[in-house]
Amino acid sequence: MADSVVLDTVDLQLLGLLQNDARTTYRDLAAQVGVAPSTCLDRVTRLRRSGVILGHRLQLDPAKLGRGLQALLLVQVRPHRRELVGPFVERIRALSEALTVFHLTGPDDYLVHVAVADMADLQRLVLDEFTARREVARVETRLIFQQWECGPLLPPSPSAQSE
Amino acid sequence: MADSVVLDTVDLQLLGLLQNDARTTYRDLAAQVGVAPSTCLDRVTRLRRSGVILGHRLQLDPAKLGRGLQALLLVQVRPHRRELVGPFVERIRALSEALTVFHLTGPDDYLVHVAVADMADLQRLVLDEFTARREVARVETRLIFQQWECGPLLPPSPSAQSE
DNA sequence: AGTGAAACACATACGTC
DNA sequence: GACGTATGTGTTTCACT
Repeated sequence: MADSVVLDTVDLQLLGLLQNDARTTYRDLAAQVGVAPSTCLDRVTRLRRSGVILGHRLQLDPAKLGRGLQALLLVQVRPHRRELVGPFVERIRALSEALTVFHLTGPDDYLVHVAVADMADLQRLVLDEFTARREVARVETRLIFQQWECGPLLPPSPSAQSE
Repeated sequence: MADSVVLDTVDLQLLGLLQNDARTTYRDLAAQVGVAPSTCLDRVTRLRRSGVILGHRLQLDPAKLGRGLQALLLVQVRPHRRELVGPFVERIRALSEALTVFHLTGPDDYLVHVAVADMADLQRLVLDEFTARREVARVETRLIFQQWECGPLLPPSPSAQSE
């Protein structure tokens, strides 16, 4: 189920194009890939059903929404036990400031990517939602100067694997 | 230009719905928000032009593409000067394994989110693309157990700001 | 599995309030 | 600024290959 899927050249071209603009029409996709629009629909539907395509997400500008400051919070949760970390993650995910939560190996158990209005807002968030919680042993705050999304995600070069 | 934008309840509802599924039709949006489809089009076009909506991106499952292992790399670039960090970031962005690059405050200059096939692939990536570069002083690798995307991004609760 | 044409739904522009 | 309608365009189905 979590195994990789066999993708041919057409699938890869479609994914590449759709990663640039997920709203490209099947008609345009067809023209660029060299197959019929109905074939594109078939392929994309299959990619969707096989779980390669998880969804179409809107990319927003946090600054335009009044969240001009972003930061990464490195968090130690002690003790690091299921009974504590489950509710911790759910609580953090529910914060309107949280964008992504990572559960990591290494000295910090979680990394939380947040978008806030300003420094005062960040301070409030850290003090009220993180260090105020008993299971949070330590929070390290790193501000984000700038961030870049990288090129289209593609399979490793030695090419595709088993279904 | 990077200032926040005035958003009313309708805009916020539309953004909320579209963040769940960016392909929701204007007809469906209209039904759920309680306005006419043409009004939805107007609103979304405006959100797009004002820069709140940056684009529509496909969300893929890296595991299904043969990239079952993800990691965060904390990188120190020394000396941390424009002439070195510009090309460094461009080189990293061009890697097919890279998903996102952050420029940070704190002891580590960059955080790079990568998706690789397996441990051997990760080791190769770190050795060949990071520590092999002269300007990279240190790389710390943290594996990702699990990751969660958080709820829709919304403006801070005290409500909207100036245009 | 891919195609082309036909049926349908949707996006979009515009006149009206 | 929101609405309803008209129209062209895109999506989706299906019989055929």
